[in-house]
Amino acid sequence: MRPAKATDQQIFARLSDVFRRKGYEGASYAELMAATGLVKASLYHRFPGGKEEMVDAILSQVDRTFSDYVLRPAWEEGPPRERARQMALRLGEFYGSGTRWCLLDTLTLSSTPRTMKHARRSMMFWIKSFERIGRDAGLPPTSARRRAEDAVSAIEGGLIVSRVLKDRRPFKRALASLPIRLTAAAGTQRTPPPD
Amino acid sequence: MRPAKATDQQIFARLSDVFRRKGYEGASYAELMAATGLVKASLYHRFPGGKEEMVDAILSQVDRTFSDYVLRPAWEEGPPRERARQMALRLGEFYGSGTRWCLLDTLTLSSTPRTMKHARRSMMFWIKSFERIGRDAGLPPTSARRRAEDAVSAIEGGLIVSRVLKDRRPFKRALASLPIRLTAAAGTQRTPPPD
DNA sequence: GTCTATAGCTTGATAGAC
DNA sequence: GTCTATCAAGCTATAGAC
Repeated sequence: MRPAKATDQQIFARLSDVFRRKGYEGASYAELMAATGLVKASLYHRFPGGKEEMVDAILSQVDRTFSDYVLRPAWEEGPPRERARQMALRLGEFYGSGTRWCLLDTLTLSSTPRTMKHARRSMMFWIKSFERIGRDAGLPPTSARRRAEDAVSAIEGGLIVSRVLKDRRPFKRALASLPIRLTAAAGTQRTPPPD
Repeated sequence: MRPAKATDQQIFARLSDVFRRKGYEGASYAELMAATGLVKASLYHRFPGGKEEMVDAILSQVDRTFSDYVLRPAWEEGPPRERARQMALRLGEFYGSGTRWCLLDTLTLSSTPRTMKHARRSMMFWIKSFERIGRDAGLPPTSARRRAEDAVSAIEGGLIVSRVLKDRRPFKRALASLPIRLTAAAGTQRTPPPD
């Protein structure tokens, strides 16, 4: 049993980097090998199920980071708007201020049904977390839910526009508007912030 | 010279359908052949440059549909909010009410620099059209521009959330909010519509 | 303008030595 | 746990007949 060349953490990070940039089909073993420094057979040793298993492991690991760190403030105590601000900050870190794409976007093109289901579960928890902020702010459940979905839309869309235009500002604005977007009562919400 | 099996229009529509669903790398000749009913050599006859030329032609054709039909109301006369409503309607048709993904999203993963540039030009014209509505509604230029970018973000994000959740409503809400989003003066905008 | 046929390369995947 | 070596299948691309 030879020594591991890299920890699971490192492997995960480098693999997800490729899948994030290239998508499922675009991520070839040639690139996965170059990114990890492992040859194909070694990757198959760690992930006998091939790319599908890799993606599954990556999504699980990202789920953990997302729920344990990024979305954590949603499930803690404190003023809803302040917690939303905290999440916006962490989302900015997570997406490299708009320079790293979202796996829920890039992996849901021509992927297996299994991966698709996993992605759906992940996004639903994301929405549920946002929804929690709205409820804590006193919004009716259906309203909080809708706000949550629209906030996730704004972030995902901001990432795409930022990617295509090569300009981080659309993504950054999506984050800046998050606290108000999740908590403001109907009829009092003002977006975008005063010009 | 044998008879053409299909018009360019039909070919374009079927090819773009594949690229839309699968992305650039995911769109293999096997699928492109199945979708068009043409064998590989015939596709190379029409597009000597291969997939890259196909994508370029598709983007050009979509640009035309977008500027001549979908975004046309932006450059006509009339009440800005009414024109925005008209565009929202056509965007709904164009994206199959949220069931067809956007080429600007799916083609900008691991595509060539040429394709990337083309996509950027397309999105910029889209934004410029939205911006025009805001200006006509009396918004300051920088404000109108920002609204336009955020509106495109909302639509792109709505498509992603709708795709992952398999629920068209997030996309449909992005369209429903378009008129107000593009035209409402700062401090008076109220989104989402009253609960 | 479409077809059949073929070429060469890259892909995903496995076997077996150390 | 990593490696070399190998495989069949799929891929992009081209030549040439009709």
